[in-house]
Amino acid sequence: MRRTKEEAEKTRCAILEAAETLFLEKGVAHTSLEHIARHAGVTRGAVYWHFANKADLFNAMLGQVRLPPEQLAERLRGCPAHDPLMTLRELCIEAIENLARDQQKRRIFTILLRRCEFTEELREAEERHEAFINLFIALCEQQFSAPSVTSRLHPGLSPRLAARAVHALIVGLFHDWLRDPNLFDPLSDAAPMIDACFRGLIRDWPDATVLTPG
Amino acid sequence: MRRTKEEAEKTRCAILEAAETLFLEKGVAHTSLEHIARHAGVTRGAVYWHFANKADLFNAMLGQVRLPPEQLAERLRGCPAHDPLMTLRELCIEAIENLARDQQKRRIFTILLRRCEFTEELREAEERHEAFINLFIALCEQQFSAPSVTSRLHPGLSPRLAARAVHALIVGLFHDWLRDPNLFDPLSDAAPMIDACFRGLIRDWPDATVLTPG
DNA sequence: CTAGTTACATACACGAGTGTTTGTAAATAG
DNA sequence: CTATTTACAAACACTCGTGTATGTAACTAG
Repeated sequence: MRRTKEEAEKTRCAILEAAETLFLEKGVAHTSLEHIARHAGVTRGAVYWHFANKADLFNAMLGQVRLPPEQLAERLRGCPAHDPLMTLRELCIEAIENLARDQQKRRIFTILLRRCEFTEELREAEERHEAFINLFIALCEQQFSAPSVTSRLHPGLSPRLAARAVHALIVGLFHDWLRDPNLFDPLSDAAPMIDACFRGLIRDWPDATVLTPG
Repeated sequence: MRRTKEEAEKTRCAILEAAETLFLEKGVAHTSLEHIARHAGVTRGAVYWHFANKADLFNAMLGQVRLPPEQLAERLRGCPAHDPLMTLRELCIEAIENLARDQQKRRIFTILLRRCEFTEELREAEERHEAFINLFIALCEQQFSAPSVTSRLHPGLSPRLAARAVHALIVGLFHDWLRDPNLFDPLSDAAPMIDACFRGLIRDWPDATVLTPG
């Protein structure tokens, strides 16, 4: 019954995929390794061979979509000639659009936001996820802190607050859309909503016709 | 050992409180009725006497903070002389501020957003919660749909989209702040952030000095 | 005063899930 | 060709949780 290395990799993927499906369907805590194994067409023996336990499997699943933090930082560094806020704007829009385009991202973020309990067992995953969020907020704040940008902030706002607002909007859009995909269409609505956000933060934010030519 | 009615009500509350504490600490799925009973100083017998099962207990817990939908609608109806958008603005700010002021709301919303899996078992609770959210969004959209308001929307925005954006921001702020209360201070930062949102949606949104006199 | 009811505690029966250990056939290294 | 891993399956031992059924003391209605 022993499989070749390729086949072993395939069962590993099958287990990951089964986990994704079942976590989404029944929640992380309510899915047993037995369920996952059966759904993947193997036994728990295989699961325990490839993963230490459920938390480890969960982490591996998240690892499939988490883009490395360095990549995020690099993206935001962007080409210096380009307006840093425009880079941030595009990143935000892209993030929302990607959620709609990439089915796996959609499933995994749904699990993260609505199908798992961040408790002791998943602490490691939570901490990594949190670290990523904090990095995003920090980078965001950094963009708003450029002298050329700070002066354009509406009165009553700090770079700190602006960064928090941008992130909150994105998280809210994720959360809402994953709950009910009919609420809006990411591909057509992301840009106007993000622009509205920036317009509320930045004084001379250019209007839609400039930003989305054609 | 039989208690009087008042005492029975006290144990009911003790159970609810224990559930709140333990759900928050260990997640809903990872908390057994045995845990809850012990923490409340009773046995599972008492829990099953007062509640049908865990889902029923969970619903009862949520019922403690959910303001009745009618109340929300009534609030938004507001006094007709008053600008409908200002009423909405105040409601949003209040919602965020309340989260900071009311410890129980804070705990229960943390459970809702980060410590429970919306699965079969909790479907009823989820549906009620969702219905409330949809009502809020609908009422929000209704405010933006008033002719006097629609004309003030920035180009590229519809009442529908504006409503979605407002709700997303609030959900995001809830989510972020419950994750890390140091991100911002609801009492001082809610207003500027909500105002920024409205400013991005509405053309002639008055600036901070008008809105927060003193 | 006594029946009935209330508000639980206790006990039971059962399944489900976990982690580990052991078995084993096939691949692979030498 | 043999020895050793590899990649699982199967079996075991254990705990935990649920739902229900039964016991029981105190309150309460008449």
